[in-house]
Amino acid sequence: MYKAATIKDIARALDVSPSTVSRALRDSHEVGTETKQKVLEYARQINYHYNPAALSLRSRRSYSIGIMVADVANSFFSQTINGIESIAYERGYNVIITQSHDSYEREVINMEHLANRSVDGLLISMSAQTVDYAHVTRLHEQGLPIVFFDRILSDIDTFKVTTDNFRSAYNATEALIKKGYRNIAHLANAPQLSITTERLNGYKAALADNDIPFNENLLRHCYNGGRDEQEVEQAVNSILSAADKPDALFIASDRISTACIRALNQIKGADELAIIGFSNSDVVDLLSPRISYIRQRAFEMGQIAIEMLIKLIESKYPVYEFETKLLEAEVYWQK
Amino acid sequence: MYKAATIKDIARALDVSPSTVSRALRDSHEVGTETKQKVLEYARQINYHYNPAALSLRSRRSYSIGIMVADVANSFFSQTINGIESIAYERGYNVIITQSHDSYEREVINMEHLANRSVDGLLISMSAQTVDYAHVTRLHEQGLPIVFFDRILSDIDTFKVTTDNFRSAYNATEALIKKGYRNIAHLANAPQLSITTERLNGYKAALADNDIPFNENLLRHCYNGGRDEQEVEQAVNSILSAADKPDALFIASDRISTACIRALNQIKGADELAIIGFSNSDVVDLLSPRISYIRQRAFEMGQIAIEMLIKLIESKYPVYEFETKLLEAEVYWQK
DNA sequence: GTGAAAGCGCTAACAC
DNA sequence: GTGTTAGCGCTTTCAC
Repeated sequence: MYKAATIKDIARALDVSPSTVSRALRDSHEVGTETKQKVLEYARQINYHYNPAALSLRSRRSYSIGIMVADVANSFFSQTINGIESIAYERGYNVIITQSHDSYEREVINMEHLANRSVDGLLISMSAQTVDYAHVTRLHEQGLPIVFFDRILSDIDTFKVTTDNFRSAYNATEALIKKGYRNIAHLANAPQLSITTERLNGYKAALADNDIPFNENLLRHCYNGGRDEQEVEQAVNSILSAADKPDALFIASDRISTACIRALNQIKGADELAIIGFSNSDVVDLLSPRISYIRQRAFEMGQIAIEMLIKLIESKYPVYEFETKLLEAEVYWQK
Repeated sequence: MYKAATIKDIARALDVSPSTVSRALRDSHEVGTETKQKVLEYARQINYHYNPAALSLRSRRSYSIGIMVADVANSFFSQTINGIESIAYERGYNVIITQSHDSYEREVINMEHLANRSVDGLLISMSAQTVDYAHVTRLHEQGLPIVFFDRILSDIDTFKVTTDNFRSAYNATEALIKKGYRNIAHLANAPQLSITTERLNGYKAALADNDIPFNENLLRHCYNGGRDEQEVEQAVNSILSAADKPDALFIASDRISTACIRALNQIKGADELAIIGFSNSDVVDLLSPRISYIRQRAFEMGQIAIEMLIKLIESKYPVYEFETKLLEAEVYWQK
């Protein structure tokens, strides 16, 4: 098996001490220019790379960060991950991705796992099922740097970045109203998620500002975040067979959107229904029935999140000033 | 900042030596049962976890493996990753995912990166752009365990797992023929990919076995693997305006399928066209125009790949017997 | 400007 | 059955 070159190898070859080599490689000023050149040149030549395990052991840093998302298969999350990686690699961190699949147990186990793997920090989007935050709070209190993105936790004081969900929902709902729709139903996500409340509130506010009373019968929560297609199907069916049948539908997430569309394909006479939903899918424009969509700036969200995290990790002093950044989403009308 | 407990801490607290603690934790038989109990109990109590950096430094193993895919946003790959992780975590490995985005440069850089991060092994699905394998060969020759999945490299002798692309393409094509279609066009992937050739050969064989001459005019390669929508659009247009207009279309990949469908939405009179394509998307059944699809066993492929890799990594002796495993794919007819 | 030595957390000879 | 010691690759005092 191949054995990588070490600092000692370089030191021996160049007849200097390991410490000098180390200094030269770190570009320290307390090394002679000539020696530094020599070392750098030779290191390049033999394709030297530092040993991350040794570095970690000494520095008590792993140069890896953990990501916790519901699902990489979700377009929104995969775009966020792309954003995260684009910065992380550049800054010398690698990234360990774990998926909760929206299960509380998996979230706890995975976070435990990441902490034991001694990541330098955590980027978290909460699972839909989680109501008890003890596992997050514990790590946070132990001093592990954590940044929340997308599905954030208001109780924990740290950096956060998410979409301006209130405003996005407000805008989408109001646009539907301006187009003449009055009975606008809302398929909401699991109620414990931050994004659910924010989007629901935006929807309600737009109704109120346009003198449309909020109608409880036009609201359904999907407790499994659209994972359970039956649940969505039932919600769609019951909402469409209500006395005050909706003329428009506002859907709170990607997964629920597709499950809903699948359900609508089974239903006759839903053609006049105007549909708008959150979606970052790259095929949403090809779905039938047609659906207008709200697209979040996922890639950018990932970039901002990782930059916040690296700031936390590399800060020399404890940070007490935290920011919650909100990103605008864009609405795309179809049909 | 929180400081994790070490073996020394346990040793001091229990008034034994570090090596005894180490042995007890490893469940060695050369430790007294009583001592072992005591150590285990105390370790649990103070929530001891070994330090991965120290372990890596000593064992020259990182307990992490690298994955190289084109894109996590691709359903096929995200399902494969799920399969890989399901086994890897259980076996104490974590997983570093990198994406080539089908670019040769990114593939080289990422593999370099992974190797420097001293992963214990690599799981690779080749980028569509890659024609020069030197970077892979080099690592392979240095003794880094490598397993190929999906887009494999026949020149390198190691474990491989992929779909039985020949058979899948053959079956899909033959089924179209049995349904009465004769002018079956094929939108192929980048020609340097193993899967491209295998699928193309399956298509040709089915034609031949049914006495339909292969028609060069009905074949188009998408050199960018469907990433370049314009390229796909041009291919579709040119193929549909050919003298011998096709009555059916067989598409070689997920990405090309969706790009093709997007193109077809712009074209009048493509309604009678029967379409079948490789796809692991979970919304493929909702796309319009309707498309039949070939679904690969992605999750299982990931599981098999990681098991092969772990076998390689943990083998005490060099392995010379390699297997290439082929998985069946399933066809789903629509409309 | 450079070197020697110690130590990060862990394990494997080697003693006893 | 248990302890002592050395060393994995690296950096950082502390000397000189």
